[in-house]
Amino acid sequence: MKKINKSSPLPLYYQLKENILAAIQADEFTAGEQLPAERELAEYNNISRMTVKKAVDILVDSGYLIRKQGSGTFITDYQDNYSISPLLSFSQEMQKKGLDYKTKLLKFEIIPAAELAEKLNCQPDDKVYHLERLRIIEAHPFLLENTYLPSYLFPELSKQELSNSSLYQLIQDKYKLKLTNVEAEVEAIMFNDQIAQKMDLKAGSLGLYFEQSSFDAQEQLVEFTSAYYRNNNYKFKFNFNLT
Amino acid sequence: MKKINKSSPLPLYYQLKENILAAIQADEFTAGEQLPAERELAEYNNISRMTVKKAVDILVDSGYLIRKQGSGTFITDYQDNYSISPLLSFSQEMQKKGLDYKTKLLKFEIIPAAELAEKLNCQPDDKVYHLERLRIIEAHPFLLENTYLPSYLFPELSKQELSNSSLYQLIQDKYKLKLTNVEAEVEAIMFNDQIAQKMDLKAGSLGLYFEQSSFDAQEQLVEFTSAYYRNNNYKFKFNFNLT
DNA sequence: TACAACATGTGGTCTATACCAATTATAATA
DNA sequence: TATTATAATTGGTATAGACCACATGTTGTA
Repeated sequence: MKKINKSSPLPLYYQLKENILAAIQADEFTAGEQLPAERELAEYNNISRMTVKKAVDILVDSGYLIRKQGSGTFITDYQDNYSISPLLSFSQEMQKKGLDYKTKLLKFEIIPAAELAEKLNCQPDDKVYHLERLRIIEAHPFLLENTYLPSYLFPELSKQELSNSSLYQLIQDKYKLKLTNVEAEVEAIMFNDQIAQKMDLKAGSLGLYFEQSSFDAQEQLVEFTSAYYRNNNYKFKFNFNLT
Repeated sequence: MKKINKSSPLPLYYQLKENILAAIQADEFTAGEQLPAERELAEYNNISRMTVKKAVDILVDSGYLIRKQGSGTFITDYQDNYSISPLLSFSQEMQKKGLDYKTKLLKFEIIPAAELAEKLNCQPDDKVYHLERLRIIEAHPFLLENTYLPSYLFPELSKQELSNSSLYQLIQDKYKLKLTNVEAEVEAIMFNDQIAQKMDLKAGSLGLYFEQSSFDAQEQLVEFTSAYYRNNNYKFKFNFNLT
């Protein structure tokens, strides 16, 4: 790895960040390999450990590195997100387009909201339903979604029901909830091993990460979904009205 | 704002981060307001400035705060982050959030629709305006967009006007067109050399590619825009109503 | 050999201080 | 009054050291 230049006008942490990045991209370090320890990098460049930390922080933040306390910092094979999620009415869309589709319910459980409490607008120990579903179009996995539903809004929700009808249908018909507003956020990511495998892709494949909250007329949060979209022929499309 | 508890097992920076966040959410600070100076927060909580900085870093990163060297750190309008696509009215969005922004008009020309004819719903030899604009937030390129406007809808459109007011403003005020519906499509891409350079990024950087068509009440296409989004703190967010 | 205790190496947090860079307020001056 | 110079304030970068928390390797003992 290149040494930093103390007489350069560029900040030291910035130079180090660039140098580490260059080293990774030049395959001087490969995926899974351990980065030299912070103290070592500090000594090597003759700078303080806090400055090294700042450089590493940036790369950890952007997904190039992963810190493991007590063990070391490692080069990733790109990006490291965890959960997953859905869309509004997948079934309806697919039927309208006349596409052959399938939904695989990978998980159905009741869990404490925990760190999702804020997003779900409830307490950390409140119970929520968690559904993990894989959406398949024309035999190709397209979308992996994790949906969270506050349990108090959905009494007697069963796995059986979900297998028979769409969640959207249930929300409307059984629970008489009328979704009126959706907030969403999207970003580009590279899939990690876990996600890629479920989507039948290679780790590092390009895709979209989506978070969505749906509200009813009383501004009450009805569902929160995070989803991974495959970047393929079936592009993510949406439209909305301006009022 | 609550003071941090030094005997708590929680890290000091974490407590401070939470306290600032709570204060923001309790409207103790409001959008646009200045956060107490780092040195002040340090003294108030009897901790070092570096620790304050770490807490503030996190909130800056997640978009709650903005730093302005020499001037201060300010609360952003986080609640309003969920709104319509910034593609629609970039200027309005930025003003609402109190962000410093700039638009650089890279190109202004009249060209035949050619291969865009289908998307613009016109003939290949019909004339269209083409604008290439770089959107800059807080001195960082954020979004590169190419907008196409059917020339028959925009008589006497001048470069001058575009430099002075927002396109959205012009569409509404000068041309009396009322946008009522937007169709959009998004996918994850890696920027090529050309795009990356304009966005001040390295080729291969991850981002979003966007295509958007806006229609008026008569279902008439008013503008078509394709855009490249940088994958950074200012996430692309939108919301829409279901009707 | 199996296990427990310890030592070592790693990142995590925190301090107190120093000086730089950009902005803004204030005072001095023309 | 208008302009310019200066001071004060704010965030930006950087240091050297300290101790904590976690993971793993080593060693001594049963």
